[in-house]
Amino acid sequence: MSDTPTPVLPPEAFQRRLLDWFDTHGRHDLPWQRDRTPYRVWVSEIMLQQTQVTTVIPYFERFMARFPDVAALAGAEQDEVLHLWTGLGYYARGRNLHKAARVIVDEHGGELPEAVEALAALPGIGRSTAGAIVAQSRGRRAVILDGNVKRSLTRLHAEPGWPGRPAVERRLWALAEHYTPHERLADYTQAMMDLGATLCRRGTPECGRCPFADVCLAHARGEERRFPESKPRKALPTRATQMLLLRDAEGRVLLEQRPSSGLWGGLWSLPQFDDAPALEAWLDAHAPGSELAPAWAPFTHVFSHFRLEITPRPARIARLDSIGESRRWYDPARPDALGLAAPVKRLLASLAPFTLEAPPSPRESVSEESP
DNA sequence: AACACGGGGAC
DNA sequence: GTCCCAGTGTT
Repeated sequence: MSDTPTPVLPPEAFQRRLLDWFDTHGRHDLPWQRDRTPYRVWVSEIMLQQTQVTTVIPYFERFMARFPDVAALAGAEQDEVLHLWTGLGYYARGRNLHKAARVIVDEHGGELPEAVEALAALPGIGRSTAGAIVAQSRGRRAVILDGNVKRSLTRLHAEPGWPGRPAVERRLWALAEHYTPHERLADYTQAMMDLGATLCRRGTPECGRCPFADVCLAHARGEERRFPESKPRKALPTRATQMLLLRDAEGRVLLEQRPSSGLWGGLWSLPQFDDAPALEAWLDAHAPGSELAPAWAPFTHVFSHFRLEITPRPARIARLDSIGESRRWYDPARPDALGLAAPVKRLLASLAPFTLEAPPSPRESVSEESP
């Protein structure tokens, strides 16, 4: 992977296609597109983080009616700001907005800073939001890279990797920088966001209407849906357990019922132990003289939030002192109508009667949801 | 039921 | 740098 990706078009051609599309199909009547002051654009951009335009509009109108400028916002109580935020979600955005308003009054004479770096130093404003404020309210050249732009650019260039990864993000910023014009900055940034929001959507992109369909690398491969790649699932933590497969002379297996709440709540399972010594201690205490056979090969059961490595420990009982509450003997050849934990069910189904031998086929991992 | 989303903060 | 989070909407 080279350090700078190859653009699919020169900047001028990209801008012309995008702006021509925007002039006829873009959004031109959003509340923050009227009276585009830095303050109004700032508030709209914060509200638009993680939130769709149609949801934001009524909140924006109410907010502007109550806090028409930075001074009004800075002078308000946080509670009132959050009250107007109720229902928008991500309330840290509202708290940061309020905090930043006070910083702007205290340290910037009540005016939003003009420089991207100074804006991005304010709470709640990052690099992309700062760029959007500068481009939209001052018409000065600034680069944005929000989720919509990331999606369009990864598709257009078939950029591999999850855009949240710093290495991928760097490449996307380089592309965004490459295409950004020196004129019509407000329209251009709005157009980029509109393209992603209305055409180059996550689930069902409308490539038939896209001005870049003929140069889009993902479209050429018919793989629009594969971009951008999703965040990699982090490796699940693994826990280990020993499962006692204790059988009597008739081939029946000792089961015990799980506690009614928690993992496998109320289901029947094999007696479980954290390690071999714990299992052997239990056998000595409750079934002395039992013949413990060699462990079978461990297999893995996958839950939604961890992997359980199960080591089956077959044993033949000599005598059982007390079966205790919540335990029973179970005949695998004549299954009762019992709720069995999934891997236990699988294990019992593979048992041959009257043997402690491991089943012939190798055991592979099972995939299943946790309760 | 999982994922996407922009920025901040812990480590 | 990496990981995790917050709340709602979408898939």
